[in-house]
Amino acid sequence: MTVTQRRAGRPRDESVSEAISEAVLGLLAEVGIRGMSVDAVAARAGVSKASIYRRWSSKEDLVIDVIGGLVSRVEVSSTGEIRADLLLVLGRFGAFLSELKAGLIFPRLVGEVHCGSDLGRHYAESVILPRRALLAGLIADARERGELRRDLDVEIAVDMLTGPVILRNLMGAFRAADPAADEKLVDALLEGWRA
Amino acid sequence: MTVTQRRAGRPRDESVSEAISEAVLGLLAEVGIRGMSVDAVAARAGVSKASIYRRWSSKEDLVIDVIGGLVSRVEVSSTGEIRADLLLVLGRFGAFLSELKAGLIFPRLVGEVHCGSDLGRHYAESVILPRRALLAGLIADARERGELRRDLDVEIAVDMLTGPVILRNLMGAFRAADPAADEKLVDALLEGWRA
DNA sequence: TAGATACGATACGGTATAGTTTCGTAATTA
DNA sequence: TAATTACGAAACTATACCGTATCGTATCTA
Repeated sequence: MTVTQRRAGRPRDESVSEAISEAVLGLLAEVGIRGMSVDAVAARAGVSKASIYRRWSSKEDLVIDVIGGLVSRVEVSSTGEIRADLLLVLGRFGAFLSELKAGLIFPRLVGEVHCGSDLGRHYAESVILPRRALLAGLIADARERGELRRDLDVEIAVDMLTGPVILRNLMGAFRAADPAADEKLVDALLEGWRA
Repeated sequence: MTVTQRRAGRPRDESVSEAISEAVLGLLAEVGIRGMSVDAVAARAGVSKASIYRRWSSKEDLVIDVIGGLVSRVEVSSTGEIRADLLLVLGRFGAFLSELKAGLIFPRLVGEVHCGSDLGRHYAESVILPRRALLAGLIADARERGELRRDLDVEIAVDMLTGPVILRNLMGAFRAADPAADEKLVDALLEGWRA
């Protein structure tokens, strides 16, 4: 028995779907959601609009679906030492942000997240919150191990760690880059967090 | 001699200008820059489009000018004790953000700041940077007084303080509110900053 | 009073966009 | 082969928007 029930007719070209997704990510980064037209997506993907609307019912559907695909496999491997763990996570987070697409798309979505639109809600739930949970787990584990103070508020700690990094990313164009910023941040925070 | 050289003809109605600015702020908060049409501004202000274009040459001019008006008089009075100072500043900052318009407009502008558009640059330079400078001065003073460690990096400290607050504001809809968050944050930070 | 400017209302030109449809062709199944 | 579906290209509809212009009226200076 066949696993996939093949419909009659010419099958979908998977490379077309990928080209569309790639084009959406690129345009989201460059001009934002409101600045992105479906015609532009089609042109950039080298694809006809018909092929887009054959796969997604609307521009909103398209964007939500593609954004959801940003949930990359976030693996967190703990070294058992919180300073190294945090530096690793911050390094990866920074790389994620400076990676062309994510780092430019994220700030474009902030407004949507804030106002709680469908797109913003979806992005928050499928991209932001899972990453926060991983970081929170890392900190909670270190607290269990006795590395950090027992009365440390994990949620606040996650804010203290990610807030400055995001802020630095947002203000990037208006600030001098400090290559040791991550280290300074982690050390300054741990100064107060240690048991 | 007359101080103001009065032109011939009917004078501008100041209440019209104010109604336009108010409408822009409201719409920026509700639908963002790209979602705001000049027709909507006119309708909301109860004003004709001609009256708008008589005052501003384009939609971009209008928005930049109105945003510039957000620079409210930021007064910082130091109590001479850094914890109280920081709590006061954070309290005011939080009030500024939760104030209907500023708190909703700010996140809408983040994308513009990030990509360095004219509007974003203007907002960063005339609204964000002055506020940062005041906070930095407060921290630097406390360091001079010997309240904080001499090796404290003021720029990073400002990030550590404002980053989490901004993040909390952005994610507002997806987080439980913690009324003691400001205090927890300041205390946790001072733990590491004290001399 | 005469001239100048502001006002609201409205229409207009030009452009851009979302989403649909048509058409000729290519790829697949029965 | 015949039916079915996907593909690119392009035309099409309907709507929205920016910015300008026109018109009749109101308010000011000289």
